[in-house]
Formats: sequence, C-alpha cells, structure tokens
Amino acid sequence: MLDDTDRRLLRNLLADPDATGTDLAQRAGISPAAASRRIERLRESGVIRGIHAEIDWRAVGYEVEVSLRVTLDKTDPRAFDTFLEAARSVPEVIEIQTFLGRVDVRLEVIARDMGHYQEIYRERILTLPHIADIEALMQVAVIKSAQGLPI
Amino acid sequence: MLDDTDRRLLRNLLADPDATGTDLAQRAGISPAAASRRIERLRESGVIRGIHAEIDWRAVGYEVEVSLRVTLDKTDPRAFDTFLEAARSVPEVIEIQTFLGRVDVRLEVIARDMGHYQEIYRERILTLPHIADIEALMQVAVIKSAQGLPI
DNA sequence: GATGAAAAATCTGTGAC
DNA sequence: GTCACAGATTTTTCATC
Repeated sequence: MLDDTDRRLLRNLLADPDATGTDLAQRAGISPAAASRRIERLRESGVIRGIHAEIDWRAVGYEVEVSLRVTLDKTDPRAFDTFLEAARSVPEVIEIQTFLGRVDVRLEVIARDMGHYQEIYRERILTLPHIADIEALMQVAVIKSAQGLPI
Repeated sequence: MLDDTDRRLLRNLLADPDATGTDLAQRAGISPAAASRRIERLRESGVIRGIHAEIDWRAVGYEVEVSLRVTLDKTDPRAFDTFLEAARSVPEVIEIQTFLGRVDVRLEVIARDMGHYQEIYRERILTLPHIADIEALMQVAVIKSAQGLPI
C-alpha cells in the first residue's frame, strides 16, 4: 500500500518542503504526472494528513505558550469523549494529544500575554468537563519540528 | 508590522490550508499580486515559519509515538545547548520544545514498534549528554493541530 | 492498474504604473 | 495597491506498457 517510490516522495517532501511537484518527481525518478497522482493518492488515503503553514505565534502577538497535562476524572466512562470534544472547540488550544497512562491529554494553549492566559485558563480550560488534575509548563521555544525522517 | 490584511491572509491560510494564493487574495480583498508579495514578506520575516506536509506516522509504519520530558543536569552551564544540538541530530526525534521550570525539554520520538523504540531509547536518547531525569508518556493520538485561530 | 509525453488550465511572480 | 503578462507548475488527456 506504500511502495518505494511513495517513500522516496515522502522523504523528499519532508526534507525539502518547498520543493515543487516537478522537483519531487525528478528526485523520485518518475514523471511529474505520476508524482502528482501519487501525492494526490497519499493525501486521500490519509498518509499525508495535510499541508499546513506553520505560524510563529509570537510574531503574530501570542507571546505566551503553555503545555498542559490533563488528568481526567475516571468515574464517567464518557469523560474522555466529552472532554475532547469540548477542548476541540477552544480556539486558543492549538494542539491536543492523548496518552496512555496517568496523564490522559496534553493541550497546547496560546495567549497574547499573561493576563490573557489567566483569562483563558479560568474561563475556557478549567471549565472543561471531567478534569481531575492539571499540570502546566511554560514553553520557551520550539527547536525542531519534523524534518528529515527515516521513512 | 502586521496589518489587518496580513491577519486576514493568515487566518484564511490556517482555516483552509489548500487555498491557492489567488483564493486567499480574493478573500482578503486584494489582488493576487499583492497577496503573493505579502505572503512572501510573511515568510521572509518569519511569521510563516514554513509550509510543511503533516504525515500520519502510523500510516508509514511508525506505530509507536512517545512524548519524553527531560530534565537536564544544571551543573554545566552549557548543558542546554549541548543537549539540544545532540537531540536535533536524532532523526526519530520529530519535535523538540523547551520549557521554563523543572522540566527543561520535551522530545517527541517515533519508532516502528516497541522493540525499535527500546533500541532508540537506549542508544540514541539515554546517550544524549547532560540528562538528569526522563519521564515518558505513550501517545495514543493527535486530535487537533492548529486549525482556525484567533489572529 | 500504472506510466510518460504533451497539451491545457491554472497559478505565481515580476515589472510598469 | 492594481493590471497585464511571462514563466513556472499542476493536472488532464491519451496512447502505451
């Protein structure tokens, strides 16, 4: 369901995100038409989840970035779903990951400044359903996000 | 340094990553040429850090994803830099974030399976310099990553 | 079912204003 | 900032393997 040519396309796409389809085709040793069709197929099958712009939140006025580890109340079996759905609707929550273990969820929250963060935290985070415990870390920087990878 | 038109371009770029420059121009109420120049400027100034494909690692054979919180040895003042540089060179580390507080760094590590993870953990993570403590969480899923945002 | 070649459609970027 | 245009890029068509 994923041959060597697909892998080569993906590897180059990650290593050089600004490469054009024609570039990728050349490096994978196929024609631009074939590359175009393969990449389309990879998107439809979900291997490529999307092609997104990565924003420097600080540069657009969001100076505060916080990583929250949330532990949920285990008494309600639907707590997980209810919580996730509610968290998804908070615009300042820019990432949600779920885990296996004591910590259930990690939320990445951005805010314009500390006052704004306090506001979001009190009004939009603490009000999320089924929270048992929260632990917060202030983020300083993102150094690396998925570059050259061994696909 | 960032006017309403820029913000509108960014907002639409995040909300609809597949939109073409021409689409974004229309929605921002400017000509495609102006949009092209603005987006170029946003990239050069670092507001747009890049445009990357997001991969479903499970779909390409990386079944295991682990989030590691690393605390560094504080006796060496250069520990931070040395550690980060070494961590950056590990291909299976797909994300590095630094924090303010007890935990210094979060690493996101992917592996093909548990055996592979053990190998990476022992040979490429534990061998990183200046580690004082590590705490691991197994990731189950990523639910949301930066969609519609209040820019 | 997938490919390459070539044409068509579309998009991006530049220069003039 | 717009407009017009040249150049590049993506995508479709079609014949072929």
